Amino acid sequence: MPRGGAEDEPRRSPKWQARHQAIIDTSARVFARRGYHATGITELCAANDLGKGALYHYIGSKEELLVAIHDRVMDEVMLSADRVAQAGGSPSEQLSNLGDGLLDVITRYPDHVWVFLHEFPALTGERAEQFRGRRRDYERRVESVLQAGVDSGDFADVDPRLTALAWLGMHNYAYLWLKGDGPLSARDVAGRFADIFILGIGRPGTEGRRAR
Amino acid sequence: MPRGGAEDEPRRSPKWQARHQAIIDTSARVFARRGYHATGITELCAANDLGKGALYHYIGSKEELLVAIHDRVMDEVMLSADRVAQAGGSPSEQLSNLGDGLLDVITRYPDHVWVFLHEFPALTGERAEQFRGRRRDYERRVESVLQAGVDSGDFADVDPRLTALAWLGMHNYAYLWLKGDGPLSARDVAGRFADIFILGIGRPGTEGRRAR
Amino acid sequence: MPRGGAEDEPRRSPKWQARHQAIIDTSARVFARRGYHATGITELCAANDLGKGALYHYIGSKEELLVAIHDRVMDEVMLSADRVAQAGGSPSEQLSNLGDGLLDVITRYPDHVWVFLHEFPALTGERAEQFRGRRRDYERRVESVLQAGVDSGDFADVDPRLTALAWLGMHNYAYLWLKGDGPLSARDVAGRFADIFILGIGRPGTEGRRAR
Amino acid sequence: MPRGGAEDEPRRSPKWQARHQAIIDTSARVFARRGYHATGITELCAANDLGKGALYHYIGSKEELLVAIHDRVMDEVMLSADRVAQAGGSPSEQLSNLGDGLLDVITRYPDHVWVFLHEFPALTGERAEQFRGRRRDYERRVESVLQAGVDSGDFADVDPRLTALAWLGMHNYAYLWLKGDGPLSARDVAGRFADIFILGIGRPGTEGRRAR
DNA sequence: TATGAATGAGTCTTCATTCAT
DNA sequence: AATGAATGAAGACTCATTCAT
Repeated sequence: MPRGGAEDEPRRSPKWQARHQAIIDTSARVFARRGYHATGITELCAANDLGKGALYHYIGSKEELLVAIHDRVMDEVMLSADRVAQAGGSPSEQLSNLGDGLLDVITRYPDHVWVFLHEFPALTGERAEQFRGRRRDYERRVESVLQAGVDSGDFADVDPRLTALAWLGMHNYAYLWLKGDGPLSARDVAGRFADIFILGIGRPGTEGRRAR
Repeated sequence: MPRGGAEDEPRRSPKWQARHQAIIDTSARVFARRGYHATGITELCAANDLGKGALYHYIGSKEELLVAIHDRVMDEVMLSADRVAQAGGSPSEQLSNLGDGLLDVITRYPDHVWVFLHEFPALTGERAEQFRGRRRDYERRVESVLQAGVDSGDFADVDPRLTALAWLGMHNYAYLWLKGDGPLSARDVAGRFADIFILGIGRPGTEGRRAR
Repeated sequence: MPRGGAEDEPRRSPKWQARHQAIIDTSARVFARRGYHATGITELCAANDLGKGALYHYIGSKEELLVAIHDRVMDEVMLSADRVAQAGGSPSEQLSNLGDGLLDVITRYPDHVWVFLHEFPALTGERAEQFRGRRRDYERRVESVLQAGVDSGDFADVDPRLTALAWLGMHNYAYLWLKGDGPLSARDVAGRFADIFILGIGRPGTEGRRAR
Repeated sequence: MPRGGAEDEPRRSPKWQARHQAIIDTSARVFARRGYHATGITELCAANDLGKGALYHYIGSKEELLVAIHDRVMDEVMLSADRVAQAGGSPSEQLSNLGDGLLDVITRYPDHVWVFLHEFPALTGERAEQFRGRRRDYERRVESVLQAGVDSGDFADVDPRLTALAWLGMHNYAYLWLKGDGPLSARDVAGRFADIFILGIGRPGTEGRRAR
């Protein structure tokens, strides 16, 4: 069960849900291009072809819209992490799969991810806390796989936290340049990254791990 | 010659210069904590203990202040890249030195870097262009080193651009978590990163490159 | 014939009438607690458990709802004044009875009266005029009784208008504190007020008027 | 020391203070005529001949303006009550003096008083509490005088609380009709009210108390 | 009867900036 | 150098009301 958001709101009609989703997606694109704070409600209205009142009928508030975009990303990212865990495999394979999943989300939701990675400081109060938590959860998944690899001897004796941060930076940073329309697919890029990273932290003398 | 900014402004007194610098540093901290758009001039005045008129006497405009912060970072980063180039050495050594320098700037100017990496979309017009250019310049330095390593056979036959992006992500991302007060110094972290990265892109069969 | 409102509207079904009345009463409570301007249509919908469209089906407009509340109060107040006039009796008795009736309305319709005395400036145009007129009518009833008392020698030679205003203030003000659930009933309070007032304006030397 | 407001705000220049006061007075008139909620900031700007920004430079917020108006009234009312207490005299004299003082404030600050008595529900949070408290303080002054009169035998054995409410209603209600420009001065009206009230609650058989 | 999506003028408030002092 | 009053466009958001369903 993905969903990170609260569920105590009134049930909405399917039509409302669909429009809501469309608004989230459209707005994510605007936020990604102009920035959250720099984007006015009026711009959002224009982009969504809706009056102010109607827009608010769907979004509740500008920040709730931001939250919805965050949710979209985190739901997808955690879902992909879950799938990796369920699939199992060696630490190398799992790390590689995590990268695959992460870059896949980045290509499928470039705008949402941009907003997620750039505008999280705009979240206030417990909302901010909530997302810091979910983000930390994901980071721990990466750490766990690294730790497992260290324990099993597949990886050298690296610091899992620091190494996870290196891995996360390498992959997350792709939101700035990875486009779905480039010559390389998310999967291609993830492969190259896995090559570098897994070789980089591999046990000395262990060759052949290039065959993931 | 560092300075990226325009030089056609009137010469200012040393006192003005000192105050100007202090305002840039103080404001960088505020921007880093609250965000550029979310920070009002009034907050800046309070942080700098100055009235609006006096503040404007120093900063010109809010965006010029942002530019000054950007300049501070890029000047330092390019300076460190220049030093690496002048020092010379093998591609591995140079790449390692670049990482050293980059993380060093991140620890010495955490607020400025935060602003630089987070608020660049707030720059408008040719200002934005200018910094995109300077940033690209730095990226090309990394690419060049990688290309040199590939050519020399020190590195495997990786795509320099893609690999540079991986390297940049790994290092730049540190602005989110690298603090000067942690157990690991910038130099320590850079060492671990270099270990991973250089081994990761090393030519198969080439061991011993752990001795940077 | 009570009804102060216009009579040219289409006849409505009894069910409509009942619902309409219920809405008026419920809304009066909300207006009394939150204020007319501070209460939004949405709040009214929630309080009445009705959608916007349905609510408008009954109320016509927010101001018409306010008018209906006003009508409710004025109808009752004028009705009680009529009964007093029909009952006849000495000026003292009539004044006492007017007070009885007025405080009775205030306890029976505390919310409506609150709205009536507090939100009359929200009425616009001829509506405002209309209610000012009806209110003035009631005030004249009080003045008439006082004048009669002066003429008959029951009361001292007071200024009827000024004295009426004193009497009205004393009684109307009770809407702020008189609750049906207190230890004193409206009738009790009215008795005490009548004691004070009738003695206060009584002809010097005339004792025994405590036996109303 | 009157002042009911908090004092922890930055000291302002005399010029600011003067303008601030003028704005309070002007705005009180507008609020009294149109109602607090019905008056927009734009109207306030027009009435004060100031732009929005400049207006906010003085008022802080619409509600703070309302608070300032309330303070003005309560400061004056409590001041007059203090003077009455200091002057001393018989309960009858003190009650009469309280009425004098109250109606005097009402005529000198008709707009402020209108707002005070009509718009207090617009105050929120602890502000509302604060004023309820100050108002209650004044009411207790009246009750005390009544109690003293009952104890001393000057007054009949009335319920002080209920009688105070009667007295307050009679006097407060004058904000609706008492104008400084009428034929009767505040002092005249207060005299008539005192005649009625003091006679009305006087000990049976005690004549001659008309000579206050 | 009833729903709730839509309107768009309106709400209060803050913005970066200027300028007389 | 510095102050802080003033500007007025723009900020996010709510309003009473309408209308297709």
